[in-house]
Amino acid sequence: MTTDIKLSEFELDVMNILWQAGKASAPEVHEKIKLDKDVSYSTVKTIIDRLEQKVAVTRADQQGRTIYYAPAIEREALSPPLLKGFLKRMFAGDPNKMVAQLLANEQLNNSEIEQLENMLAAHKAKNKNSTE
Amino acid sequence: MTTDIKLSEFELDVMNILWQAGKASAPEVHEKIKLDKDVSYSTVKTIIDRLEQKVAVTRADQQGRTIYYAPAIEREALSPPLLKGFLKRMFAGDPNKMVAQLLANEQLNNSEIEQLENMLAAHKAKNKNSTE
DNA sequence: AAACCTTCTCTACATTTGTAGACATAAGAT
DNA sequence: ATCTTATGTCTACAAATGTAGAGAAGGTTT
Repeated sequence: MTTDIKLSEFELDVMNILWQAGKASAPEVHEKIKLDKDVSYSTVKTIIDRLEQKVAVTRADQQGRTIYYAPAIEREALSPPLLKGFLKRMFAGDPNKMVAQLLANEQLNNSEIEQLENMLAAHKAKNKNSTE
Repeated sequence: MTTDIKLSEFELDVMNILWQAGKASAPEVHEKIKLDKDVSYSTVKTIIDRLEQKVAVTRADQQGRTIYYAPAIEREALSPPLLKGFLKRMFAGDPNKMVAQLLANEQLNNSEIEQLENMLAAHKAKNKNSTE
């Protein structure tokens, strides 16, 4: 279920917009990217083209000659290997270190924390039922 | 307290070895890297040289003509911005999504989970005392 | 002292990534 | 029908990254 496609940071930025929007034209993507950094339309279009080559996006639709692109891979297919690599590289593979830093850096409000607590509880329950 | 140095994946792999070992010579690093992937000594040495240029490592010691390198930046100085970026790119900035995947992919035993629960509890206590 | 081995230094090169301009051309406006 | 504008296509290039060989030279062994 996981892919071994490798995307660059910029490519991921674009994927995020598509994951978020469902689909979007190059000019639309450009506009959203510009909110974060000042790059030309060409630049964004090039990235989209590369994503197309990597089969990470597809042409979903066309209106006039405007092409609408949609993600061809899901975030969930991409993130596990990346998360694993990141964890290994930045936190010596220790998930707790990572969560610690997450807590220290992102301020979560109590309801978010409680949500996490619920996840943990659920997980603990699951552990009990499996012979590990 | 955070740096804006940018390290590549390979560079991070080397940093990890140094963070772990405290200090190490290029041949030593090479040996450890080889456990994971088959690269030549030259390659590893080049990466170390680049890390030196980026002032991410320093020459800590020398025995004969063998140089011992030590990290010049701490993991903790490097990870916050990277974690933030990664979180944004892979999980739309939502820490809970990230933890969810962490739980789904890394199998944590109950004591690790309890450790996390403690962290959360501590954090909730802290939230109470701050006017957000 | 000579030969050998290990580690360093320097140089090189292919690939990936970020970046963008020039130009073509299909739609839309007058 | 013509002009204008928005998009797309193609080409290019600098910087970063992964990779490694050739050769120098300091230590070590005999």
